[in-house]
Amino acid sequence: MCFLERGYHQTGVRDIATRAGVSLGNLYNHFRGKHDVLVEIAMLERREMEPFLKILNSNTPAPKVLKKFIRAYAKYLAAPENVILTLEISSEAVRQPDIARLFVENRSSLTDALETVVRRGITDGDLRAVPDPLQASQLVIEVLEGSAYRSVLSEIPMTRVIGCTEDFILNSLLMRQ
Amino acid sequence: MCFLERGYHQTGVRDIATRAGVSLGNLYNHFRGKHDVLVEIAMLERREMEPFLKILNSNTPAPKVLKKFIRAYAKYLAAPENVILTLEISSEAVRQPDIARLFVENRSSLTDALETVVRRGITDGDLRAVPDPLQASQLVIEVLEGSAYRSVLSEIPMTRVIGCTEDFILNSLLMRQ
DNA sequence: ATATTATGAACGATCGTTCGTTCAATATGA
DNA sequence: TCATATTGAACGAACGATCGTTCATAATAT
Repeated sequence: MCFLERGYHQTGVRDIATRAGVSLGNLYNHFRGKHDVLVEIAMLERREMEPFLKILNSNTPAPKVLKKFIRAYAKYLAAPENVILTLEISSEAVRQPDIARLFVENRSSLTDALETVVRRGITDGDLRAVPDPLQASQLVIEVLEGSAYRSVLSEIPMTRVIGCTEDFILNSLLMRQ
Repeated sequence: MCFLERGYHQTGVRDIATRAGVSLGNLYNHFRGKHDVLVEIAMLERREMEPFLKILNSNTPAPKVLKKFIRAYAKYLAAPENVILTLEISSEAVRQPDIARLFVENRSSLTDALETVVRRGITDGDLRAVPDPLQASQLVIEVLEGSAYRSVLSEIPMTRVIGCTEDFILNSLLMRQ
């Protein structure tokens, strides 16, 4: 996908059409315009979250689910294209309300699932009683993506970064015996 | 500044010149091109970090410095324009090496100072012995900026978010008595 | 034969950049 | 001191390229 190489605004509709194996005019038979292509991509991202939702919906103890999720999501973010795409969508979301809506929706699907895990962890006495489980969940995602961006920019593989990140998250959330 | 309203690639050189109170042609007497304008802006961001460096260079106990820094940096990020500008530069950094260099440099000035605070906190027994103080510092910055972006996108004021964020950071780093 | 899909030339707009020109300020020579 | 030469900042018209989009036409399927 060419938004990754050049960025959304740098990519011409002709590039998009060519890379999609479609003629320029025909692209407009499938999309109302360039903007809708980005919307479509943002919607496709939603599906990518399903494996992680599956992990989070498990009923095993919260710390175990949390660790498994962190590893899995980190692995997903180890692919720079996923990080860059998220960044691309993030920076469009600032100015385009419908992209923002999609972005927040995608994000919510993750954080909501994570929130219930955190809540269960708290009632089970496995996790610290954080003041706001939803915000804590959002912070977890943000830490992971922040680390991933840093790994892309510094060209340090995610595997060299994730250990510290996991340590940071778990030490904030886990109840200490 | 107009990169904030429309984004770097959406903003024409004519807009930049007009907003700067300079004619189109004259802008090219001061900058080699549009790219150099962004470079200049990225370099100006460096100066904005100086107050925070001052805070971090204090010799008071690490937890105190840490809290003060978190509050101050959060206040800075409470202004959406600062968040958006950072995001704008971030997404350019992915594809433009010189922007990336500047971005990493700016970031390092913060994280390096924060790292020494964390190290001092550990030796003083105030902070948990994190596996990698530099990475821990980078994570602190990333959490703060992640929260700030969320606050912009969800139109929730930073003041409503920072409490949880601070709690998240401190519970990860502070030694528990 | 009719409906649907695919095509790329063409459009007007805007892009980043260049360039010839103007002109006030400064330096130089008398 | 006055006249002349030199400088470089400021300007905006103009350039070629590319932008997103439209549309008349051609191919294909029903």
